Amino acid sequence: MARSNSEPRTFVADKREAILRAAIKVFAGKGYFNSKVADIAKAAGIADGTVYLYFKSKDEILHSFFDRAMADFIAEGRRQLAEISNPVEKLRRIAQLHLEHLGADRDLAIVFQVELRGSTKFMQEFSAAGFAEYLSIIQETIEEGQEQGLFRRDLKPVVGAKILYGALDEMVTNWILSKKSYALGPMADEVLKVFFGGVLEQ
Amino acid sequence: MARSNSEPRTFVADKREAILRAAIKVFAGKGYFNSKVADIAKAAGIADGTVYLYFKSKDEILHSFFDRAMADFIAEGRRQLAEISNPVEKLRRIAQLHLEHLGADRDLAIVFQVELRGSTKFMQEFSAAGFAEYLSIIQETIEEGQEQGLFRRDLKPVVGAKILYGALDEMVTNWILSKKSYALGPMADEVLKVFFGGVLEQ
Amino acid sequence: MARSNSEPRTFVADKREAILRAAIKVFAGKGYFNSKVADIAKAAGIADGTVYLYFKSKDEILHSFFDRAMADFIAEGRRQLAEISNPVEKLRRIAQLHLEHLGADRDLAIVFQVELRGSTKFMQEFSAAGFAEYLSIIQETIEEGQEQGLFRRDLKPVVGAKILYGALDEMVTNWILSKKSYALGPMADEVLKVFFGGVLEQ
Amino acid sequence: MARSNSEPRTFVADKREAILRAAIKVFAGKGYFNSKVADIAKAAGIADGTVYLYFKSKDEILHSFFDRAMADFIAEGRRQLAEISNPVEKLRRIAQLHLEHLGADRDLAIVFQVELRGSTKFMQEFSAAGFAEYLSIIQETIEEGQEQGLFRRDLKPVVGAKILYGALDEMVTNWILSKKSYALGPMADEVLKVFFGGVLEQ
DNA sequence: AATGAATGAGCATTCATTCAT
DNA sequence: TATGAATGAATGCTCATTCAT
Repeated sequence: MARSNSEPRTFVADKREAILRAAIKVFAGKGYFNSKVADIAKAAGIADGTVYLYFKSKDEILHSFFDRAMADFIAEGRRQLAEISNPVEKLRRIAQLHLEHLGADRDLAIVFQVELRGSTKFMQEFSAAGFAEYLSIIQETIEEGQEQGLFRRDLKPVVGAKILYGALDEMVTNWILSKKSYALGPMADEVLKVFFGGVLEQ
Repeated sequence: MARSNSEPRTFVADKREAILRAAIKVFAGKGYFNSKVADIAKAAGIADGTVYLYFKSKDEILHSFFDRAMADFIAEGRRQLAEISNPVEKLRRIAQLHLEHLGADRDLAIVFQVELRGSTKFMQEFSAAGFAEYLSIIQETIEEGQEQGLFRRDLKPVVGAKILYGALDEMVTNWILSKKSYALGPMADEVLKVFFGGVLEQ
Repeated sequence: MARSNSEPRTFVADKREAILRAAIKVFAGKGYFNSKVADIAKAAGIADGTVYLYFKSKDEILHSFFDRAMADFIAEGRRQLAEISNPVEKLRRIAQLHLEHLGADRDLAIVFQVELRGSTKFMQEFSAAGFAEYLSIIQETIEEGQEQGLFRRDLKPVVGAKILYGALDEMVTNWILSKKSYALGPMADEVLKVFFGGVLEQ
Repeated sequence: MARSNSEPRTFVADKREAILRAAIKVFAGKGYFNSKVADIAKAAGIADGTVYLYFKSKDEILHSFFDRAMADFIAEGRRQLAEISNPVEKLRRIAQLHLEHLGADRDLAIVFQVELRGSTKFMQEFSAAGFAEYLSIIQETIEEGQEQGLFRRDLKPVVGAKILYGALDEMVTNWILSKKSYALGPMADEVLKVFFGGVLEQ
């Protein structure tokens, strides 16, 4: 009984969420600069002006989206990593999460891979914010592995982190651009096969 | 006789070149969408309207730039690879060329890493054009290595190519965004150390 | 009985009054066109929508304010003039009232001098309403003085009224714009010194 | 021959002028805030965007108009005053110029009397700029008259200047708002009759 | 070929007003 | 009465592109 009453309230509170979702869809479809605020409003089923009750500007929508998505992703990552002790398995988990997460939402992936890179300005803020933290997590896991004698020591953890991230990132970008439809998650093992063992025949 | 005919052509080519160079500088500085055609014209030292004598639209400037840059890069790559037979050394050469080339021209690197990704539309055309060819070259070199028993066979060459490309690409992106100034070229060996041998301790 | 009926009315009148007062403060501070209804509501301590329970539109607030302020002023003026018989003293009283009244409330003065002139449309309505009556009072007093042989007859009373009003009005405008803080009321005598005796040495 | 060639050029150079004239007409008709830039452009016979080739903003149009009109008026005033030595005649010239000038161009008068007062902000800049200079000229002439023993000395020249200016200003405002059509210039003598001799019967 | 003034479609944002609660 | 979230029309300004010279 109480629920049937609280639902509309919840729905209203989720208007911000609805705008965010609509914006991602629109941005993914036409690109940030080609998307009009009116497009977002229409996609969200609200009036143009209403967007500005929840966001200060079109720009802020993109930022808010990124901030939240990144924070969520990192929180979820940390949660899952806490249950794993082996650095090798940790990296595996990271790679899987990365690809499964983006592979599960094409629009989100497009915005992450494509739109968020549309400006150096954004990328620098982006870098300063959650992205740097993500790279740190990978880097620390590599350090851990080195300390445990699992990973070779003649490699700077920062560089290793960038390599792994770059490889995963490229998987996502290719997946987005690909005309063929395939599952992104399973690519994690392929990437790790190389990252862990290299391509050279022993 | 031939000269009197080729001179204007050369002259024309130079102005086109000047516009292209100016555009890259401007795009790198402010982003494609935030750059005005007037900015490019001013940077090139010509009138606004003159831009349209050499390019059909602002968009075409970006495309032309990419087409030429990519074609040049691939031509140079093929030239250098032709002199190498060992697939391992070929990949090394590719990695070095990739990083040295972009590391030598920050503006060019910024446009490649940042601006060319500002829209799915462009990335798809981008992908269709020279980029696919670049990936192919890497892929073929890996196949070659597999055939020669140098590279492990339980890895799809396409995937290997993406991994290597992704790792290099991330090196460039990080270099661009980094506040510190360092040489990009030497990172090639770091990337290959992992790509060839993996991070696991033997 | 009468009370239970008049109380809500009083309450209502108070809120209307509060909105009016808030509006004057806001209009005086930022100008009519730059003031938002939301500003007024906030200054009055009520919700935006509530404004529309008391006023039909933003425009009507300004009109209402003027109508009431002018009516009050004229009523007070007539009351005081009724006690005076000498036209010279009457004009003195008018000048004093004019300057003391506006000099006592800077916000009111600003709205009167500045905002009420922001549109020909308003000024014409303004003119049609209380302003014409105010000028009439001055004019009639001058006529009275002429009939009593106190004022020269080679002057049209209408013109005289405009001159006196214009002089007083300019005192107010200058006082508003002045960075220095001084009392406006005492300027009445200065104005009358000239109005009555002229500037020429006898 | 040369003329038929230079005329279009002159016409082009006068586009700024045309916009200014169109703007005054539009502002006078609907008020500054109610006038759209598109209205001005249409009235000037040009495209909307062209306005911005000559003026930085809608606001700048109003400012430019005032600056130029005031500067012109003051220059003309000084020129004419230079030929007069008697302070009494100087003031007469000022009053005549004031009323004749505004009386000759109703749109200009409306913008001066009505629109330029629509904001305290503008009036303060206005005051700081040409208006203060205009008042100064009147004030100095009164001082001159006092030194020559023509004007009574128990009157501050600043106050006298404001009174005269206020009276003239009110003549203009009334003329604008009047439904009857009459010449404004001749009112100068009426104003001066009072300003010089006062309204009291000797 | 080159110019740069002119164009006018396009768009983010504001804000007076409404209305469901 | 009161609220304040929602509306959506309105508009100043930008800028890619054109074109007369």
